[in-house]
Amino acid sequence: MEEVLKSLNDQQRNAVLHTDGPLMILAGAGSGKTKTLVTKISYLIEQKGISPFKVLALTFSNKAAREMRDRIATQVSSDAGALSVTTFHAFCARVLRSEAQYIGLSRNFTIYDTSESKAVIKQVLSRHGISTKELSPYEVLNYMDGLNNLGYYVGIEDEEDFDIDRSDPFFAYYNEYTNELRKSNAVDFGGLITGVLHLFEKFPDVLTKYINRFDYILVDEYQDTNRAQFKLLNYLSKAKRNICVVGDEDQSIYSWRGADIRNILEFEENFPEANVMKLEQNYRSSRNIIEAASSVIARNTHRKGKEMWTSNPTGEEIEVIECFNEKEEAEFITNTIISLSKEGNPTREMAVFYRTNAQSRTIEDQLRRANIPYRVVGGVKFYERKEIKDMLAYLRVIVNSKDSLAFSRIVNVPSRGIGATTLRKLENVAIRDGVSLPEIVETVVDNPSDYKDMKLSAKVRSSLGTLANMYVEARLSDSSGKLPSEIYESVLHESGYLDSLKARKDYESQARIENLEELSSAIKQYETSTQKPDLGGFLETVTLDTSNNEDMGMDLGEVSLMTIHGAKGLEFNHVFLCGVEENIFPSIRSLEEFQDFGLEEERRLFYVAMTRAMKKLYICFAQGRMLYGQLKFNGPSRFINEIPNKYYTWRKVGKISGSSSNSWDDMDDEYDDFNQEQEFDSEEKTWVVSRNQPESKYKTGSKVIHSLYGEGSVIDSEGFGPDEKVTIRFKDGVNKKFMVKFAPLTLI
DNA sequence: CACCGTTAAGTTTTT
DNA sequence: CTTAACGGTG
Repeated sequence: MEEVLKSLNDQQRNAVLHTDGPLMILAGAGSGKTKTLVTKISYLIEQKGISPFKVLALTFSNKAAREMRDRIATQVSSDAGALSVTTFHAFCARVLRSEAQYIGLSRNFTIYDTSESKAVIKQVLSRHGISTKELSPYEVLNYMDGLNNLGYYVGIEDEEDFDIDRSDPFFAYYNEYTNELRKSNAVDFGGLITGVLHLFEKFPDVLTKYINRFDYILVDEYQDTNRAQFKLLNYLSKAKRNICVVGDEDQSIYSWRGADIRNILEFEENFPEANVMKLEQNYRSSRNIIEAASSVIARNTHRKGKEMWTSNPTGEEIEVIECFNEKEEAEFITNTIISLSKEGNPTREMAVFYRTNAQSRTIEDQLRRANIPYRVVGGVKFYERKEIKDMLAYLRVIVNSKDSLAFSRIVNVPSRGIGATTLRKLENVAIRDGVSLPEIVETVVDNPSDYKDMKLSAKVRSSLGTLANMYVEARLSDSSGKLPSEIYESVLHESGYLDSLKARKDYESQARIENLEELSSAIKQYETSTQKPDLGGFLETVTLDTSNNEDMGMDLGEVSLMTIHGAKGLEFNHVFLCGVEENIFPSIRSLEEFQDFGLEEERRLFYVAMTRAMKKLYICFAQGRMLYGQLKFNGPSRFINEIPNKYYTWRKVGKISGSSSNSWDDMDDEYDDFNQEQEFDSEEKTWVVSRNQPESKYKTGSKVIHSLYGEGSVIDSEGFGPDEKVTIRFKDGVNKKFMVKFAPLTLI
């Protein structure tokens, strides 16, 4: 322990030694945030003699929780297994299972993921005669997420705090949806958190139990907490006040999912006696990269402010790579990877980042052609595959006899002659009797004479009987302690699911069978990691841990491809950031929808991308790029302009190489031709192109008239074309910032 | 009920 | 250009 403490810098050590009372650690990228948190927990246990049982550490991802657990285990001699190091969601699920009866759930409730939530919304909407064409369930889901993220739940005391329009049809859908989940004994992701809020608010004794349970609470990635999680932390920590949160407002890139920057900005208001510490020394990147990234992020206004520094060497300059099109961009990246690799740099330490998943394709094509092994992080998740969801639905009906959604998913998969009509009949009777689908089927099968009016054919009745028998029996086996993997195998066969796949001889079905085998080994793996395995336990790990086991594969020295969001928390020697063009990055939609706030989040994203690089950062953009089947000339991202010149060199590669003096602006002459719609001839193809104006129209000092604010002069301008933003000082001395494309401005 | 063709839309996704 | 999701038909 002594040694570990010595290996910390002063800031880190202070953070570790400050154990009692609220503490917020603002930790810059690569500043040893996890190390500090891990050491702090070790210190609490080893030096302060705190029982591991009394410590709760909350993270967002299972990956982060695992990493933290592993690292603590190597530092602590006593029982680190007694620690609660877990995700917010898993923690809440655990609490809800223990206390389910208080809020009208039973402990075997199902957790619905996003697609299941959507399916329920679809049902609700169709009951209102609304088709998905008229209203996308996604929109309703967003609305409901919004409420969840704020910590709203049905029956909350201070409802007026939420500014809810009770006449909003969305609010009605939300209520019906909630009702539907309740009937299914199901909880969605957001409901896990708000369910615990509900519990703590309405049942003070339960709250007291958990307050007593935990003496120390630590939170990782605090900048990503939403309002509901903030409230949860408040409940848990307000009595003992030993809460330590670690975060970096500059790396907050999930506000669109409810992460609320106020949680950082208001921490001190909430805990007036709070200490705030900063970890500002970066151990990861070269000085060039750190300083460049710092100057970019300094443009954001919604931040507490940190000054990152590093004692690392200056390192190589950042390179801005101007390519002809996206294909040449990919070629550049591929070629550079090859030559770096020849110089002895491991490809495992290289990564390509992009703003949107769709951009990976071009890169992949090129890498494949060059025989460079790569792996795409993210993408289609194992547990989202149809066959996996189908089998999981079977398991869910077994565990939770009220899960109507899971039932309707499997009732006719494989096809057993129970179509929409039968399902409709069952639903009606189920609603009438106030029970779930699986339950009504059990009843109908047991007492067919009571349900003559349903007019079910003998064949349908027998099909339903077989199905119900199967899950009722499996349920008994499960509670009598039969291994989940055995139950799974028998369901796989008895349901006829496996046979129906085997009957199809195509390649796809083959792959599906393999996936089902993989599911089987996942269950077995779960069994070895738990003392008392049961199906419910397995389902919980599945729903709450969607990580792809991708790190399990062997190390083939693959180059990593991922979105910038996926890159958070990672680091690579060589980073290629591609597609750094206006409208892509910053994304046009984030600007349109959220304006300044959106731009700042995009800038944080850019900052996250930059600070992943340890040795060298390549920032690539293409002059022209095929997007949605059209050739677009977006121009380099404004973020490139935000990097001070001294930190980078500009290089043109491929078709446009040769002229080595550089900057997009130098190209103006060549591109003036494109200012209007033009035919562009290339590779024997003719495209109709339109291009943004390459140059700022509002130069510093020019006088303008704003139809609302009157006369003023331009004091700053960033970006160009329709995305240009100008800061104008008006006659009354007020400065305002406008997006040129929206603002009613006239040059004088 | 399953398949296919048409249509519309097109970020990011720790749980 | 893709992809997903609906509606019509065999």
